[in-house]
Amino acid sequence: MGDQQEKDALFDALAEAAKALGNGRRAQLIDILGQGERSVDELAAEIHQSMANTSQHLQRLLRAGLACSRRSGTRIYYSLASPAVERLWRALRETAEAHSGELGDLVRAYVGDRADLSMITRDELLVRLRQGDVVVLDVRPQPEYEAGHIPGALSVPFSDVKSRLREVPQGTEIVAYCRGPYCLYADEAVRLLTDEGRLATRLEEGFPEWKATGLPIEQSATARNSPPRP
Amino acid sequence: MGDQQEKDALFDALAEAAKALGNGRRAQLIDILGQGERSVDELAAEIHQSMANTSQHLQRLLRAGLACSRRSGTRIYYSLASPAVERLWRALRETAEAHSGELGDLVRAYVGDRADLSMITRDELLVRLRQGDVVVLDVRPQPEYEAGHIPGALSVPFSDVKSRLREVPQGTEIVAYCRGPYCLYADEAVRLLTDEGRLATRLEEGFPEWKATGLPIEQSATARNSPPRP
DNA sequence: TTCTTATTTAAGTAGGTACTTGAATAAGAA
DNA sequence: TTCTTATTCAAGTACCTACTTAAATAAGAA
Repeated sequence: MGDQQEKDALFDALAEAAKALGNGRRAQLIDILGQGERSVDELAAEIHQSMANTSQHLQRLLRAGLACSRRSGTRIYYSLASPAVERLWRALRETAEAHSGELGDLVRAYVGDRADLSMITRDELLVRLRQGDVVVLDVRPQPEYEAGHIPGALSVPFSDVKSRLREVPQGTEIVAYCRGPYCLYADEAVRLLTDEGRLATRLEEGFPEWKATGLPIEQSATARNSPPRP
Repeated sequence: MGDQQEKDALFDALAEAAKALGNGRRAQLIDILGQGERSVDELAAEIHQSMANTSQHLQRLLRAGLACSRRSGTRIYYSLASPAVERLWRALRETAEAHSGELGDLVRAYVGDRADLSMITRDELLVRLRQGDVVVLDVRPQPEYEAGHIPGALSVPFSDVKSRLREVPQGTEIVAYCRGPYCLYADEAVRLLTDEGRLATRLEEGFPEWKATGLPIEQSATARNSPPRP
């Protein structure tokens, strides 16, 4: 007890969790799982990797205690092990952002110029919701909407926005949201809607931040008969 | 803009910060730097590694934006780059702790049985401080005390507790604190003081948690003429 | 200037990581 | 039972990481 070997083992174990996050593909998986549980093939498609590789990454997350899985028939659904993992992921992003330069350039390269986009904060959205003068649009892929969304939001995945324009109420301002600040779905949706003459704005952050604040969430009845975890 | 390659680069960059934490020795360095800035040789001694290896680890932390350094004469002092890094480190510990089992066993192996130790929470300490009926003892190494400590605390490094017993006021309860929950200095101090017939208790957490809560801190005038960073 | 001390750099090695491909399970459908 | 589909496992390869030792800087002291 109290010797160097045990101390090293303790810190090695802590580092193990960090290592699990220390790979771009696994970081992406954690980011996606922050939206709710997904099957291996969905995840493989999202991160553009082979099933075998994705499976191996997921098992690494499992071993590190960052994710957990459940079987449902022939599919296996992965999800984050606990809200602590989401906090860890958010802390990592904030730390990297504070390291000004590097990451900022990469974000700018990926998201492009957002100067043309109208943005709204969570607090502003809450005010507008109370006033009841906005329509909220969830433009993430369907399974993520089903796993949990902002109460009253309509699900129109970003790829369907153009074809399903008529389903979006007219004459009311639209607020689109997606996975988070690094996600482009809402950007695309807002640009498309604006081009069509609608008044559209994107929520600055995404669903996980909404959930993390403890705000109420809504789940689809069809959400793969997975009860919301305690 | 918005293509897969850029997205991968973005997540790779985020993962880079996690990778920097993804090594037991570097995790230990972050933990120590959470107490305040230290020179390379002090850090090398703390983690029981060669100067060369420690230097390389520190430079990795530098590159990842987790640490920063300043030169003072012939020495180079490293410190955490921002409070966000401390939050990241805390989030990592909490995540690993939630992954019950694994880490718990390692903590138990390292810290041993604390059933015999009297413990006090930060809130309880604040009450006692207001009442003015406790003496607070900082049992961390001297440089850490100098870099910042709980206001009014006396510095008696754990290795000196036995020899400097007479300096510790008698007849008043003693609360010892150190680096944090994984640190044994306060445990040792409390056991020693109790054996000597003193009434001693350890603070559950350590100095970084005190600081993170935004509670006031005190710095030694001799603190290596480094101004507290903004 | 030379000497000393603190730190970094360079080069080398053993072991680990991230992918690949192809085969093995495991659950359900026919 | 056999067939199909989702997932995991096993083995191989190119690259990366953590340490070592020995030499190179860089600042200050003599």
